[in-house]
Amino acid sequence: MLDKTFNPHDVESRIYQLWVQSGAFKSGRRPEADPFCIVIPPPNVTGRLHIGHALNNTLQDAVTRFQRMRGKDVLWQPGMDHAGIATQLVVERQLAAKQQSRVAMGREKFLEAVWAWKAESGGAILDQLHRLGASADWDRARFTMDEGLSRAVLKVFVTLYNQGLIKKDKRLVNWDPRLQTAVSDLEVESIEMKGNLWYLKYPVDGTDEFITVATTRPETMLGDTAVAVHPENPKYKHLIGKQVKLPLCGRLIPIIADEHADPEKGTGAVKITPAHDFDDFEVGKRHNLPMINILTKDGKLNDTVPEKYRGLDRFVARKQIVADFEELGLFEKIEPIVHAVPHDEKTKTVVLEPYLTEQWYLNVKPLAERAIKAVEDGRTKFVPENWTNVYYNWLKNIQPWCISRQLWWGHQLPVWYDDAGKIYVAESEEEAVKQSGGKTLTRDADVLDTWFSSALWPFSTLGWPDQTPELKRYYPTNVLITGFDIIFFWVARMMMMGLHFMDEVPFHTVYIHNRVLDEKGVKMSKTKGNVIDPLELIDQYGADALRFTVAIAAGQSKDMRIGPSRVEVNRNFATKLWNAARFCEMNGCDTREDFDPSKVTHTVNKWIVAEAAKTAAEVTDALEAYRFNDAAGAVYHFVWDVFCDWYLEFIKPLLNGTDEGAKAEARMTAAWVRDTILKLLHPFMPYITEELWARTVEHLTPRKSLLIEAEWPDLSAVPVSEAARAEMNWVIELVQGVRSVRSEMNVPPSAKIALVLKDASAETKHRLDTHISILSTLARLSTTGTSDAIPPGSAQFVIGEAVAALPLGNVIDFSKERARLEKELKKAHDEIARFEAKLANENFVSRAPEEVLQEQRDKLADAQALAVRLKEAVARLSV
RNA sequence: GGGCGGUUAGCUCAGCGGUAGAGCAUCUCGUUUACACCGAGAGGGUCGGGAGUUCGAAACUCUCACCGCCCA
Repeated sequence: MLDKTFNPHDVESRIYQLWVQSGAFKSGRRPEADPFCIVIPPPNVTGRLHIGHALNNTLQDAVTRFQRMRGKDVLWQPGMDHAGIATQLVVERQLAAKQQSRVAMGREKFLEAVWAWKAESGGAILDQLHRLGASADWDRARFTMDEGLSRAVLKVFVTLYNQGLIKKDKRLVNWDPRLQTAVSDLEVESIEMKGNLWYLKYPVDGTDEFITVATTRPETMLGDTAVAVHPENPKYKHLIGKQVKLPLCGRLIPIIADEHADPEKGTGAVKITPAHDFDDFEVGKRHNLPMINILTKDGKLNDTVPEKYRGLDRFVARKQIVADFEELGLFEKIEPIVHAVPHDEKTKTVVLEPYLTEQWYLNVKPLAERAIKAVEDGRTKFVPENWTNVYYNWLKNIQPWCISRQLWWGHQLPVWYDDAGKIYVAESEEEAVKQSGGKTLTRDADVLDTWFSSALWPFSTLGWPDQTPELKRYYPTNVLITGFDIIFFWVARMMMMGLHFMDEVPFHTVYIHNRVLDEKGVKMSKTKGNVIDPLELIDQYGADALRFTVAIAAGQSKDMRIGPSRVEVNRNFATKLWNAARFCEMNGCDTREDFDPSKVTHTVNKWIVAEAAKTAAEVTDALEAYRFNDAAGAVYHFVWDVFCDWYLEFIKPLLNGTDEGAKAEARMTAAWVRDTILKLLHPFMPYITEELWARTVEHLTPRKSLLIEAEWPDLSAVPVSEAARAEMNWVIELVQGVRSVRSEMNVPPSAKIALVLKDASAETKHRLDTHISILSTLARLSTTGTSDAIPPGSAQFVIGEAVAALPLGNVIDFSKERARLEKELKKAHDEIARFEAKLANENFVSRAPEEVLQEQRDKLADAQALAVRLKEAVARLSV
């Protein structure tokens, strides 16, 4: 016997174990079936499950379970990436607590420490995904630093190098002075900050004129190598070709003409610091300007600047420079402004510097072109489609990808140098040495960007560069499910690498889900303190409730709001389902293997079977199209509003009645519908459905399989009886009509009242007879009958061609009843007026399609008939 | 500055050419043995403003306003 409520705590870990032990998560067990593959967007090894992961993995799991139940050979490929920067930071912090440091212990020892950390506390997120119910093929879990994936990285690097796509180059990068590494453009977070625009006067050499430039970073003036003005700027045109004597340095730098200097902006003159500004770098290249790097790797001024400033931190130097300009009388003014300052995305506390270094670059332009084409051709589709524009925009404006990082944790570049600095690129040191003719080589100390290895994920996890059976079977994968913030990081790069190395797109569909905000619509962040821990929500409401909440919120809009109150609603839904199953159990509704939904004879059963078939089709279509909200919504509606609110109520009188045949069919049908619900709901609420799947047959022969491997309902063969639907809709309408009148007339629920139908057709009379017990119970009627006359003192309402009368005797409040009927009548008249106006419009009649026209005519007729009956009802009241 | 998205019931969102929908919240009633994590009933919207296309617009087009995100 089921308890009154479902207790997720007691069930979740036990059921998860059951699934694992059953092998249901494993791929490759159905060699004859079509494969279906989905690779996890690899979470970060240092990561903890946040609500975004909960959403992302719920959707992946729903798809996985759906396809598995449909009989596909499903591989949900899990794993993690090694998160170069994040991991190195974590381990360094841990070392610092023990008074140790990375630099002191050296690279080899440090890497040992990282692996030790990983073994002990890395990858907690995968365990957390288990709690969510994720049914990935865990035995195949991969890590980007694994031997196999590392081999893939080496091969890709060497291949791209040999193809001339990877080159070492000296350019500006975004530099993190604290970590002392380059970071990708995508890892820069611009933060709006209060700052200043300092106006500095530069004396023009050989004149007594000054040219004023404005800057937010005065210290960079020490690296200025020109001042630019617009070639057509009348204010400065005469100065072009002259020189400026750079204050504090005394260096003579040219005044050049360049369109980069917008006459409308600032003073119209721009100081050019090619080694410390991305725009200036381009200007510098155009004009062949010297590039003076004034910073050390840790953000202090270096030896190229006047002695006074050497060794000063960049921010200290800024103040000093401004003070010195003031003292020289070359300071014009200061203007407070708000501007975007580049920060590191991890801690958001370090200001990044454009910094001139030698790095390794991947020329992604040719790869990007193929990636664009693949989407244009429809070989890969974005869902929703509008994200294709974001993808195109980024790829069309793509810059060479800086792939080297000055870190220790990661894939070390397969690059060696001889004493003369000659470069050897090979998959192994032996090979490099061989290439060099046996020289002693030194390996490049840098590692690759973490995303370089993640970009290979869809094929490296399947065994590439080896031609494994898995690679053959599951590549290209079916779908990648991820958030929009990751379109550049993963989607675009996986597309490029997949096309380049596999010659095929990595996935046919990219489903981009929305972003999770808190209940107030605010982005969650640790600093704001509004982060919701999904594990706490699971503890409180169960994994199923959380999963259902995110699934039903996964709509078309860009955001979804999640909070405890929303999860609670879906916990209630789980309880509702539980109790419906409990009701079935209490009433002997047992699953019958030989039950055929097409063969039911009673109208209620024909009706619910058809409704179930309709729902199954809706859920299936929605899941195929990745419309998770529609799929979840369809089951929700069916379970609560159709099965519980009506069907179970309909069969109560049958179950308590004496017609053994009707009773038996109702029991079997109810059990079948319940089982169908469990299947349809399983992708969203796997735990409660699996538990009920087992518990509902405890006294019978056990199920043939766990629900996770049960067959997805295909009810396309179940007949949809329109007659049954019309009949049951009539019953529902009548019950609702009676209830409404009872409520408005304040008839106490305990009082049973009589019902009389006037002008009932033969069909209606038949329906009344057929469903007399249902109607009596649900509408709380004492007697029912038909008559040519409305009994005196009756409340009335119109149902179809008939008028229903409820003789209430002296209970009835005539003025109230008249008001009620007149309100209905006014509504009918309004409708008639609207339809008549429409049909009187000649344009409408001549141009609207015939079926629309007919529809409007029918509606008018209905409204007119309704009005007639209501009018009569009002008239009777006056008698 | 460029791009994208949003503005529909008190709140959160569906609907995206044929008479406005759901959940939550609100109000009234309810201990009829599945469920008060519940049931029954009710109220509540000139679909951001304006213009246009159309027989017909919440939906399509343009425009304005406000909000959000991404990229400079």
